[in-house]
Amino acid sequence: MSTASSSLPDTDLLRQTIRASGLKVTAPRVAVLRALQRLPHSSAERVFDRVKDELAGTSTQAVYGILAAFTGAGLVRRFDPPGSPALFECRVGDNHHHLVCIRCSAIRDVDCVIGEAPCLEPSDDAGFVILSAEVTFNGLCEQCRTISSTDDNP
Amino acid sequence: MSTASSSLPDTDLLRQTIRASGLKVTAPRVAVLRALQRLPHSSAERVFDRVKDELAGTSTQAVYGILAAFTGAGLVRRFDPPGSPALFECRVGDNHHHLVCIRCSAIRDVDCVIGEAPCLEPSDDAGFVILSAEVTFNGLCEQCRTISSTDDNP
DNA sequence: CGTTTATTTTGAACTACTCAAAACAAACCG
DNA sequence: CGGTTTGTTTTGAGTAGTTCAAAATAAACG
Repeated sequence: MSTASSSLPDTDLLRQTIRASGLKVTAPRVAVLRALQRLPHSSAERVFDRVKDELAGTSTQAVYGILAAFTGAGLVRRFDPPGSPALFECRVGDNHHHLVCIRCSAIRDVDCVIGEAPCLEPSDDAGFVILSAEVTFNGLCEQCRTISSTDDNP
Repeated sequence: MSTASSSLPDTDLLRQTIRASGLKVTAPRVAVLRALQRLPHSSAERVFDRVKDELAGTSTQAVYGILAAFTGAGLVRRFDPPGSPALFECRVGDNHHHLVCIRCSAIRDVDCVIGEAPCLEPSDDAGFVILSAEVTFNGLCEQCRTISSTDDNP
């Protein structure tokens, strides 16, 4: 058995990941990271729902703060689909893109079209230093596509 | 002189554009379209600020409704930069992308890297029907880049 | 184990946006 | 040109998502 301070098995690894990013390790942070690994593309509220089951007494504000700290440290990635709260995921550094269903808001990861470092270079950078690129494909998922062709009034 | 019902010169053209999209022509709609042509990448609030100078008595709700109607009719395009309210622009149908300064929130249009129909095809569409693609480059504009290299504490 | 420094809680406030009902105006038509 | 229909705007209120600030608390370092 490992010397985990929490009862869950992967806690030590989560703690290491957090510390490796230069952040202090706390119980709420471990819980948030675990929640996010289990439920990718989660909103702050959804993360909070899961965290409070594991660690009662955690506040929403803590979750917002932790997600901001993780994002700043490069541990998680944030993205903002239109008409939806901000979403967070652990998959980071691989510059993947997102498929968003405009009907049911389902999210799917998709690898970049053009190899490793994709759409990272615009035709004219207008003097900008580009730090990251976010590609979002809006469409209809398989299920919603079928519904929409049957029933024209969503 | 044209038979414009408003005093501004380009009003007739704006009215035609709105009607051509299948929408009723009203004074607030003309004012919103004019504001948006003058100030691209504007938030609803910013559009409202300009509209109310031209047409006192217009409500914010009307502006939100008009922008939603225009977007639905394909007359304007909406996009959602992270941490900012939704932005609207008239340039539509050419699938251009956006450069966003993460420091001062400046927006610049940029044409697509890969010819006409760009990043519109993901490597694996996971059963989705893709309707549109949104590419956002996050970075530092020329001015903020200079400031950042001089002053490390933003 | 105490000190320092960062984090979390607590409580409140704010922004962007949406909803619903009543008042109103544009478009169509005789 | 005036009535009718249909869609739009105003008015008034409400909500979700997020942020702020100060006090309480816990992690890390020595």
